[in-house]
Amino acid sequence: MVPMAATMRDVAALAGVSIKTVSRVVNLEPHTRPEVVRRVRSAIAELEWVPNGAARTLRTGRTGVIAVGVPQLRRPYLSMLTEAVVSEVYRRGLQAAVEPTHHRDERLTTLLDARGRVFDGIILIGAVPPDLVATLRPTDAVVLLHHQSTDRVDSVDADAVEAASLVARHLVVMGRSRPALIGVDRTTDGPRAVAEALAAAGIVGDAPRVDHVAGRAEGARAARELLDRAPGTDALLCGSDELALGALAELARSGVAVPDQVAIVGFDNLDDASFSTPSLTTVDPGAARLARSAVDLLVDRLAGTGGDAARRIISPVELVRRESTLGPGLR
Amino acid sequence: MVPMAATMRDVAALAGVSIKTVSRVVNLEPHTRPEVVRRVRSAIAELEWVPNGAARTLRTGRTGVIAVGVPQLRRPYLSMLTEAVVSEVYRRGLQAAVEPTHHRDERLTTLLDARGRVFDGIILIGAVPPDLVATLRPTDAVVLLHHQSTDRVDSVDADAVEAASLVARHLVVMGRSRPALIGVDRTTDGPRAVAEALAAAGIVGDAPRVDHVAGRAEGARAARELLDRAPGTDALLCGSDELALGALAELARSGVAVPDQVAIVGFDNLDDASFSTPSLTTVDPGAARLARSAVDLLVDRLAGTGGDAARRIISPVELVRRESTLGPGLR
DNA sequence: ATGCCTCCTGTGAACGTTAACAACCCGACC
DNA sequence: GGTCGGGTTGTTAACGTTCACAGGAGGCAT
Repeated sequence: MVPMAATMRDVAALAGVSIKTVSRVVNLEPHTRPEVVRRVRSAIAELEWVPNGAARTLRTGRTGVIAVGVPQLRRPYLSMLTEAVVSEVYRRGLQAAVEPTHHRDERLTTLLDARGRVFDGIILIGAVPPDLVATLRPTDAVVLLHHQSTDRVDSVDADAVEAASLVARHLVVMGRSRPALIGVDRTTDGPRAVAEALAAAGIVGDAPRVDHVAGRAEGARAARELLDRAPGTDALLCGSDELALGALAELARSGVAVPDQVAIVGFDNLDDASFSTPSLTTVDPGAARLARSAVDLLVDRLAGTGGDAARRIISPVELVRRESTLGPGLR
Repeated sequence: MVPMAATMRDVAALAGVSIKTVSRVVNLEPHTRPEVVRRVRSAIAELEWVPNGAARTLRTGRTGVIAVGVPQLRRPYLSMLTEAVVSEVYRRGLQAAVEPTHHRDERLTTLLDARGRVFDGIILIGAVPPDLVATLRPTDAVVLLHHQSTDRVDSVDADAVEAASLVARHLVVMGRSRPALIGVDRTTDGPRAVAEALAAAGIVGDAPRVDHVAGRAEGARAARELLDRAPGTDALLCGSDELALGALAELARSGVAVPDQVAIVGFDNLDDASFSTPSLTTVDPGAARLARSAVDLLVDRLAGTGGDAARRIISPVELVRRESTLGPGLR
């Protein structure tokens, strides 16, 4: 069984100092002689003492836990991002508690309410209802990851404008001119950014599109619908790799050649994207970097060094060129 | 900002009772008049009082948190299973803390040491080094999920024997007789179970196999190696859908027809498995059920009603028949 | 009336840590 | 030599809850 846990008092007794001195050593406060520090340290080691988190929390009001709210873990991109966030949190000596919200607002509300009691701060991944965001203040220890710009609270997102531009220019280079869009509304300004980027790249007219979808099945459905509606389509721009992979499967099923007839671009750079046939051209949002930025912002808030205004970090993206967008006849 | 939190004392004052009575009401202890209970309840509601977890933990030694150790979140099956476990934990009014261990034993050790301080119990997903398991006792609040049978501590796993039997019989029905194995050593008795099942189904001789792999890239590599080594192979049995999907991609790339030339069977029933071309025949281990069993066992332990011996739950599996194993010429 | 038992309620002391403050030591300065 | 002052240490009281125990009210039998 777990051995009877040692307490600070035991450590103090063994080191021949007062309990407060132990506390000072543990919390790296100044005003302690090196020799005393050494003695306390070895007493701690000998007794295998570990600070009691509950007592510390009770006294300080801090839990050292950061909650990570994520809509679903089983979406590959979300699990990848969540893992990155959790690692980043641990790297800073804090604990992480992952809470899948399943898109239920009440779960989010509960989560936000629990702030300050169960954990110190929250990182929320994905869209959050505006009325919930409206209840937040810039100084709150809350960071929205992959959320549209807001002045209510700190947020981090990938550079959608740059992503759209990279993709649009790549399409033109690869000789495509009649794209269709699937679920590029991951952020509210996604569709606009894509439209502008396409226009800037010289592709005219409104691209047909299907909004609000997620997952492979929906990607497949959307691909079929778009090809029916706009038979001349020569490229599918998808808001996620999952959609793109679903579309890819559907096209293969219905005998449409990719990329010869239709090119496909995804977003997320999932591990899977390099293992489809053909492999998938996609935008890498840089999950590790996004995670780091989000935790950075939150840690600032916890330290009180975040300033009075909501901050926003736009994280750079990268285009990963693969087989699904090779030019027609260039194979 | 978060309003100044109310304490039990405030509730007691408002309800005109002692602080202890409030405690009794909250913890559903007997010996309180219904009228008093009602008064306390409404006082709690009015002040929006929430019990302070830290204080409660300090006093009771219980945290209400269950840690979930998982090698990696970005493996699709693991994220699916983890999500199932977390949901199950929340359903019981407990909190979950997900810790990705990245296969580092030290992380596991830390996790096990933190038991009883940071959280009440642990569910460890996947293999755990035997020397760590050896330090455990049956009454410890630890449950191993997807771990080989052990008498040291409670464990839960899918029925590997049944899975192997289902797959072997299915192969025979589909007219295959020369299978090769990729990474079927997910449990140590996996290979043996598969060999026996194949023999029982009338498939003779040792099947060539590649062990210890994970992920699509390795699946692809293993497939190539096996087809080189054993050209007559007409079926690939894979220890995971990821391996199977990697193998599938590799075969498509090298022009081997699936299932006409080679059938492929996976394990896990990932969402992805139904979206590959051809769609993947696989074994569904029943993640939700596995999760429920694991949490059941752990909750028993926490309540002290788990008995003195390690318990083991073997969870039933199901074969999901899809395109990747259609009989040759049956298309 | 007294005793005792049952049901309910309150009192005080923990749990292990940190914060505020007091106290001490020792050299330096007037 | 006394006082100041900086650096170092200890004392005491919290933080908010639960547990052990004591006690009061009422009913019933003696």
